[in-house]
Amino acid sequence: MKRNKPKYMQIIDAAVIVIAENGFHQSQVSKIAKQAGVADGTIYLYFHNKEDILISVFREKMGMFVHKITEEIEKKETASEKLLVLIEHHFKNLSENPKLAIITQLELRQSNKELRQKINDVLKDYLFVVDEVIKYGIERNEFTQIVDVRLTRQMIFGTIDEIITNWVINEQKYDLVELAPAVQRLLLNGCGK
Amino acid sequence: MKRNKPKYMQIIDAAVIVIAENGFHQSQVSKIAKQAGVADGTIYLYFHNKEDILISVFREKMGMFVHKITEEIEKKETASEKLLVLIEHHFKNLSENPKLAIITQLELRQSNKELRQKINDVLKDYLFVVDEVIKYGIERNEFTQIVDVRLTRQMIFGTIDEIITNWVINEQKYDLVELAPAVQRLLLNGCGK
Amino acid sequence: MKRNKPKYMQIIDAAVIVIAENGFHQSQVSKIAKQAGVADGTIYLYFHNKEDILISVFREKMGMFVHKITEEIEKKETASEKLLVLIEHHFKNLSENPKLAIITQLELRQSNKELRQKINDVLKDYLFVVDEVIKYGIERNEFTQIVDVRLTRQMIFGTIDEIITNWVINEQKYDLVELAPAVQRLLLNGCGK
Amino acid sequence: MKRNKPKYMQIIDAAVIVIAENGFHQSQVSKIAKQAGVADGTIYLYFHNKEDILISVFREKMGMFVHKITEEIEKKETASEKLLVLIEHHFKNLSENPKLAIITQLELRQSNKELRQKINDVLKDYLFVVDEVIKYGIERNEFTQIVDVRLTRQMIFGTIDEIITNWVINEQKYDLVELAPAVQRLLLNGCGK
DNA sequence: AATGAATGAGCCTTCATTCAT
DNA sequence: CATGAATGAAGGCTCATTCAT
Repeated sequence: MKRNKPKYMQIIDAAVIVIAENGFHQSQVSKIAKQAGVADGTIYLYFHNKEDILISVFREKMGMFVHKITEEIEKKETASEKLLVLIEHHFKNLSENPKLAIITQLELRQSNKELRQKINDVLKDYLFVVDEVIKYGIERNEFTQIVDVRLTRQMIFGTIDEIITNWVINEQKYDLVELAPAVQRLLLNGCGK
Repeated sequence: MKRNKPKYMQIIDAAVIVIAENGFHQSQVSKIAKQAGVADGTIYLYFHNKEDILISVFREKMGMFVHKITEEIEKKETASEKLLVLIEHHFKNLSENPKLAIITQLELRQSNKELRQKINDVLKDYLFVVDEVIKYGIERNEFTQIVDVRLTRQMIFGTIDEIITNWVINEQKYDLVELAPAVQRLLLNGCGK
Repeated sequence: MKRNKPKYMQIIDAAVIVIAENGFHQSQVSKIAKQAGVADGTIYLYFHNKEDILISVFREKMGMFVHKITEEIEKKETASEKLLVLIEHHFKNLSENPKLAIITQLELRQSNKELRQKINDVLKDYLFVVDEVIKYGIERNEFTQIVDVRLTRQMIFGTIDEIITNWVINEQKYDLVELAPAVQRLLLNGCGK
Repeated sequence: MKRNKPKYMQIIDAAVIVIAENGFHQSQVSKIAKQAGVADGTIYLYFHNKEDILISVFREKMGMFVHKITEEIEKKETASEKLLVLIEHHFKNLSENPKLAIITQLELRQSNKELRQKINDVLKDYLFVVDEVIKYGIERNEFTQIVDVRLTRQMIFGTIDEIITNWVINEQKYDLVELAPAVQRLLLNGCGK
């Protein structure tokens, strides 16, 4: 496993394209190899097995994503602003990479228990960032003291995730990023008066 | 296709058990047939194909679910109460049927585009109920006028869905139903002050 | 097995229609039963198995055919005339029953060794008639003494059979019966000078 | 599809043996693979599907056959001699390959419309050779001017085909090749005086 | 005599992975 | 490092036949 050689990312990028275009179950290893311009066997010099390609795709892309978002959030003072930045970046990141969006919202979910477990491990970094924003908001007394952090995180992530999934299913027909402020308002104040 | 004969429900119930225990891709038709106590071929007297079993499981169970929830919601006067009933029933229904929960939250998502399209068609009835509650709340001036119905529905459904999925992944270690009031509060008032 | 009850012929006739329309391998017992207006199980009160339907179709239709042709041939004086009548009737019979032609020329050949053996048994009656004509021609010194009866019969039957098969494959686009005199001439005099 | 690698012919030859011995419908792909000494999956590196094996067997063998016969025919001066060579070679070719004869005369006919269409396409090359001989005979005034080429070809091919089929059915009990001159005589002069 | 729901054996094909070159 | 030909396990579905009613 040599994960820093150029062919590694070459295969990752090929996988993103192939999976987004063909769907998870129609993305044979040979198809990814062809797209990457390598032989089938070469895949196995860089990945343990097919599942490993998938989880690696997610890990690489999500790693970059979490890194960028952490940077941006640190620049903001208030928890509300941090929340807005989080939503905006999540929306923006996937808006700019519709193929990646198809994979994270649709294709990656077509996996079995074990694979999904590994995906969740990767996701933890992101959920940790969400948790930090919530705790920060509570500390600063911007957020209500009575909320449960886990429940709040599930609301925030669940809402963002559902909105993006709907956007993907509707074939990205509308602008996702401009929804961010409304989503922030909903999450902060709810739908009640 | 004879969908009212006893064997139809017999197979549906067998499928719930087998799929929850083995996962969709490890649920061979022969396994479901065996669990149902019928011959492999009999499955095909009641279902078009393997996929049809899965979608039928969802349709039957979701149909009952939407029916019950609609009844309960009508009894309540305020939109807030209706929302609470919705959350409670959703949680209660899947709490009482953990195997069904595994299927709706995990296995059913491991499906291809076409199947997911069919699942969404079934889900529409439920989302319609959510939309009605939101519109009712806006009309009665219980909910803020500035919310977007679709976005609000996505928050409500996304939040509930994410909470249940986490509960399933954590192997149903905690009581889901008792979380309902806190979830209602979060959805109505958000996490802000 | 009650082969003189009305349902027997009802099923035979249904089989002719279904096989001609759907082809041998797409003619399920249930399809034939439906066409005949009886239950699947009823078929087995009149036939031993599916193969038995096929061979019975051929036996019934060929029996009638041989009977008629024998009658007609007896009316003629010379072997040449008998040969012409034979060709004409063979052509006429299948021209008037294109569905039957499809079955005898195409579908019936898609059978395994055992079935084909049984078909050949039925065919023997017809080939016997051909042999009789040839022997009669030799006796009367109309036909050359040097021909081998079996070889001659194979030429006569092979030629007629090939011509009809081509006609069926070409979707019966031309008049078969009017070819009879030319075929008779060919068989009697060959293509040489 | 790599049709010039050794494994291609290895599988073709295995198919001839297996199909001749077991019949087409009892020739499972796994049986052919075993006979060829390759894995089941290897078959599909060289053939599209099971049907493709059958048609390829016919194409390869018939191709060789037509090539050889065309060469031999060209050496002969008269149409009569060409006809004799044609019959002799047809008989000889299948006499020397009784397994191939079983396939061409029996198993290959157990196919559906589409497959038979493909077989006819291959057969066309052969029928073209027959047509050429007939036309040559007419041109040279060896054959009577009044014959119809198509009808004559149907007589020649139908007769040869029927004779071989009978020989196969009778389990190759007699010498086929020595019948050739008598068949030629019959085709040239008919059975009449 | 007639029904038709139920049976269950049987097989083509795909594709992740290996390994000799 | 890279190749790609070869492997072989695994399962959804059909349909002729049966038999309880």
